[in-house]
Amino acid sequence: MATRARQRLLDTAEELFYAEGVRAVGLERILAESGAGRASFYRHFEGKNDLVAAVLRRRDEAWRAWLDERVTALGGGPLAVFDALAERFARADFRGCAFINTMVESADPESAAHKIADEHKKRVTGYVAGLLRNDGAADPEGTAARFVLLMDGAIVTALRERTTEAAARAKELASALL
Amino acid sequence: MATRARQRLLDTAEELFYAEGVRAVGLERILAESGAGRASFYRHFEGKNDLVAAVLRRRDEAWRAWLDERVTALGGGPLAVFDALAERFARADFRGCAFINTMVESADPESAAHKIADEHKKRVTGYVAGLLRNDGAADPEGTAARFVLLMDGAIVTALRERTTEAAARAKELASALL
DNA sequence: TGCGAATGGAACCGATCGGTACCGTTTGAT
DNA sequence: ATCAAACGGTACCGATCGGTTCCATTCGCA
Repeated sequence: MATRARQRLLDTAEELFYAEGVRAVGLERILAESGAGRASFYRHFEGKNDLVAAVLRRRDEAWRAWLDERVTALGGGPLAVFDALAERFARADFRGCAFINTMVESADPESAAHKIADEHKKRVTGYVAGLLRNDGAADPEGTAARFVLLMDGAIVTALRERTTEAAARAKELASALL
Repeated sequence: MATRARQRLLDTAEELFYAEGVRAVGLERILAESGAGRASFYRHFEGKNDLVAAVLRRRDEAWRAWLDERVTALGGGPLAVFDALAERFARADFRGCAFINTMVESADPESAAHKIADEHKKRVTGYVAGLLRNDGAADPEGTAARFVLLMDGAIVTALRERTTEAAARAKELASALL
């Protein structure tokens, strides 16, 4: 059995936090929907904040692995990140970027959640810089920062419009940089 | 006296909601910091949701009036919107876009708050389209949509980096569209 | 000055928040 | 079959949530 409750708690929390927001989802909900007992939760996590941090850390890894997998499958060029985003936008459960959402919700920049979200964006920027470097682009770091600005703009726009169009608009803007 | 309590409630709520998030701020806080009594609040508003909607409606008007004022002062061209944003990013109390934040926080697209936020972005897009039309740009509507994507990307990036740089990056990307 | 409208303060409500302690049961390796 | 670790369920706790009601006071206008 090891720690099956921990997995279920993480899975349920990630789904609910992303769908409705961290603050909107109480422990009660997470316990009920995961089927875990209250004591089990506190055996695996120090508290809600710790659960939030664990969910975000896991999602950071999974999201970047997913991005790398899709970018590779879509040709491996830097512009493929926008095609990958378009796939994400098309999903019925798309609710923006969990890390942008976290920075909006947990206003305090010193909170653990905020810092993890910040780290995530830096890692994604580094990944995009690598794609640009492989592509022989000039100033990979500076261009990566612009790519991420376009990615975040596309994500926010897609959240609002509930369409994949924003990905194409951002891709077109990005292609002018190459 | 008329309705001084209403004004104070709106002012206090706007400040606290923007700084810490709607969900993070309870009525208790708003009443204490505005100096209004509980009964006064319910005489002016149906409930918290109604207060949130009133705050957002007022902010929509004020924000677009501010944008128009700054854009005019900064030359009146479409690219001036990014210079205006840079001013906003420099403010110590900058905490992103209240309407993006609202759409992140109030996940339900059918909620009044969500709809007001959606309306706000459409109005801003219309305003930018007008600037582009005055500038003789081709496809003002399509270009305005790209401008707003860049504006939102810059806002989210500025929230993360706590710098005005993102405005310059977005302006540079936008200028390629003209 | 007087009068009615608008006000601030407080007591209270049920519900839910995050968190703690204890219970009996299930589970998987030995 | 045994046994300890991990488990789900329940009863609590104080604090706070949004919301309702009542009352004494303050205020602006006639």
